[in-house]
Amino acid sequence: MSKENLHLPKTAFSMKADLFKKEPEILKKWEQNKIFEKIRKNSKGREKFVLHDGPPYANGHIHMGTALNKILKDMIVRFHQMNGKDSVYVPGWDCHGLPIEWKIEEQYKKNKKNKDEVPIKDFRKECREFAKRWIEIHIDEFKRLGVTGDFENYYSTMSFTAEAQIVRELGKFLLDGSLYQGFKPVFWSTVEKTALADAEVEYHDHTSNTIFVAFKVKESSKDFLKDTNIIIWTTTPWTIPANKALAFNDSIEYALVEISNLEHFKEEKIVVASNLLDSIIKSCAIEKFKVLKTFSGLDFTGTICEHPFKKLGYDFDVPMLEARFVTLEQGTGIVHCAPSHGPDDFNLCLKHNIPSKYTIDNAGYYTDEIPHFTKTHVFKADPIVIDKLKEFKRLLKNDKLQHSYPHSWRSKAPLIYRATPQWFISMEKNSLREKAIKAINETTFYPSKGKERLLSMVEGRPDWCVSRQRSWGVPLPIFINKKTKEPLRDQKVVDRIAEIYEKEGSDCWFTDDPKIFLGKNYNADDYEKLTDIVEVWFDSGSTHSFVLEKRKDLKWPADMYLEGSDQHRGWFHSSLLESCGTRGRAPFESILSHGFVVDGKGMKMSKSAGNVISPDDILKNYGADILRAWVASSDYAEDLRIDNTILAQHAESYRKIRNTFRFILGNLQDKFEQQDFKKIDINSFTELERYMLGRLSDLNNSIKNNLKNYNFHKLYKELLNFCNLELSSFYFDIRKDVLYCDDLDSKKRKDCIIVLNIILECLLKWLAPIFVFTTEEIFNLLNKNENSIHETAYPEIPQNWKDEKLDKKWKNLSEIKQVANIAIEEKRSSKEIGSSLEADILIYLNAKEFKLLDGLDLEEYFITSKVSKIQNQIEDKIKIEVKKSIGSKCTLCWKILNKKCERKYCGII
RNA sequence: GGGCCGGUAGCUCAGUUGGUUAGAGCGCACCCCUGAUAAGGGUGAGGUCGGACGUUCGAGUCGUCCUCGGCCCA
Repeated sequence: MSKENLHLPKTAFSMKADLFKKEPEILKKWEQNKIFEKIRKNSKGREKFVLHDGPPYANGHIHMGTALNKILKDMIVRFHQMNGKDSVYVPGWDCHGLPIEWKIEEQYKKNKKNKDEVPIKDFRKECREFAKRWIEIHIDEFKRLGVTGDFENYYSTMSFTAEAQIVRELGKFLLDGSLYQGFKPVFWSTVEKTALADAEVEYHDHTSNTIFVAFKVKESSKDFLKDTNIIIWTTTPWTIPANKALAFNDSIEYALVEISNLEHFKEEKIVVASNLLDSIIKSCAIEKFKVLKTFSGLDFTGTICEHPFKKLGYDFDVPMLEARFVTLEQGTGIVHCAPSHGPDDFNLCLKHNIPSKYTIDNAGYYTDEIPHFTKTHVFKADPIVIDKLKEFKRLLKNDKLQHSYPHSWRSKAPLIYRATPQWFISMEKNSLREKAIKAINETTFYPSKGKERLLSMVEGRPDWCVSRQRSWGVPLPIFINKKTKEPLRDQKVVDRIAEIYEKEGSDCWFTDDPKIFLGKNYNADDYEKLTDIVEVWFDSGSTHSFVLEKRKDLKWPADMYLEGSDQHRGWFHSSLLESCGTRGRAPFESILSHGFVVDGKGMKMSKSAGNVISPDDILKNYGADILRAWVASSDYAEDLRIDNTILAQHAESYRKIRNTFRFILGNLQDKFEQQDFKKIDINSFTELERYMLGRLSDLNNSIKNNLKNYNFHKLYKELLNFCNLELSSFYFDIRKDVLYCDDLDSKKRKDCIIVLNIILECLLKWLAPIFVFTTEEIFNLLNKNENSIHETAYPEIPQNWKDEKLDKKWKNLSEIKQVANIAIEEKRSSKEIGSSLEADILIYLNAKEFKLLDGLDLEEYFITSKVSKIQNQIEDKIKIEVKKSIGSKCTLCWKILNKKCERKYCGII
């Protein structure tokens, strides 16, 4: 038959997405047409929304966590942009630090080059180039995800501007007295010869030597303690030569015990905590014992012991000191203290004026301070220490223990605590802690639980150690007066250093004559130039100062910082402290933190588990828009699961949305006609069209609301449901008849086309921040010019589109339709009918429902050939009878009719 | 080992101040259509709300313990 009067959909928009092929083409077009620049130019003067980028480390390809982070940021930036703001995003990179330094050193090792023989300037140049290379790779990888931003003018912590500003920032702490030199044990790697930040430490299983050591009591105010031996237990025998004190807890009960002789211990009286006695007897294989007395820890007060190595020249007093950190968890209830090798030890000794000494050099060898053991490496010292203890009959027992122990994240080597001169920013000197807590309380957190997390960290943290003994970083701009040992605090010197860095970078610190930095007022011979560098968390914590404050297109403070939840201890934390210390408030108004990417079962991704999925894999198999759908539909407040099954589900949802667009485009024959929403005469529309516009209005409100709270997974779900339920299976299903069969000049059809145009525009724009490529593909198909969907703004929905009465009415109608569907389905399963157009239905309803159907085109609504309604006289319940339609099938509209309908080209003869 | 957060259908998520037979979409099964066709429509089956105990007339929702997972810390 002829189909010339039939208007079937026709579109160039393919069902198959082929994102892997199309997305790079769209990217190219954006670059060519300078879309980012155009958007910036056109947004000038609008209220700004600034999401300040937390700099990823410029090292290695991006992983799922990075992709999640960047896509989330991008969606937020785009949503704000389309919601009427000037939303500027400047990506940045963290460049200094150990991991890059390590990479370069690795290359040296391969090429048999000795780092110590390479001029530091050359070494740093290699680090700089390494970082630069990775930044360029990252830029491509981020762009491929559909991320928009000022990639041309990104920021980096190694730029001269940044290095200069970091010096200025540090200068502020130096000048106001917050920055001080301390001598503290810090985590130290003898392999990398450097102190490590907490964030650089990993805990792995490690087998340690354990020893029970006896300290002979030399003096005590209690007679019963005389001629006894205080027993300690430690997992680090090598710290015994550095022992300076013993610690006890006066709330613990101790026991004086008589024991039989042991192989390496001939004394009879020992002292240990009562509660630990049983386990000690067992561990030390003591056959006979007798508790002579129990007593309070208070009785230790004033007791002094001998060092077990007294005969080797350790002829000094070892006092017993009260300390709360002593517990009954393990050991003997008495702890040996080496102030140079543990923070607790250090603090306790400091309190009692026992200084920590330079006991171990940076490579891990004992110094001259340690008689007999000098030049022995600490990792080789345990057996020697144990032998000596045996020789002096001071060892009750030695053994091995496997436990969790700190290791370097780079070399995986075990770490030690080593007292070194370091530079600290005081949390108390200028009330930094107080300021930071206040700032947290003034910040909005998404999700709100982030606030507690950051708060508890700031409340409990120690002073901030900002120095590192490395090469690749910003040098600490400090000169120490050789006589007074005080650092030079002169604003002019700080300014001079910064000025020089601004021009040539910070490399010159290591090579240039100190006079250049000191100026004429100081004699360079009087000062020692520090060679430490600033820890990288200070670098990134200062980004707000050299990015937000310096760039005219940005603003300080940022509207938002957005990172993974681990950054509560990382960037959120360091930025907060840096800014509170220098500016008295946080550099952000709000913080959004997201969870971690885990596998489909909720397990952490790891190479060894083989459950790692890379962004690159996803791009190849699905495309960036699918990855973005995954981000949009997941609840970022929790951990985000991902695997191929999950991605396949999202790809399925994407296809539904894509087909929704395809149907609209097909019926518009790819010709989009921009509608002036305000001028739409909704009163001339049928109820169905008005109802649909009302739904758009609701959706619009809901989107704005979800956007305000950053509830993307709710927003996406509503859009998805709208496409599936309200468009595909409802509106489109009903309107297919009018769209396909009505004359082109039919008012109903024309109105429907108008509504389709409106829906298309709304959907495209609402989804643009999520499906950045697909919406652009459609936009380009409709507008054959250089413009982009991303230059547009959200439509304004006129208030009169919302009609609550109508909304309620159609919600009720849908209940009747559902009853009808069930009745039709019965006939279908009994094979009496197939399509619903083969059915005539007879509806029995109460008076209220009967009225509901007034004035509606019921055949159209129920998609059946005939509908009759009867008002119930007795029963109140809806009842629907279905009969097979009798008549002939119209070749145009496929209804089964007895006579011609009103359509001009009705197919009934 | 400690602190914090979380565990609702196969999947992604809703479940207001504790209150009737725990919801949605997708997926799945079956059916229909063949004028959105590697599409579309209809119907339906899926959950002892991680487990145990407790508070309560009543708990997915409150408490305790356990378990699994994640982040942070040691």
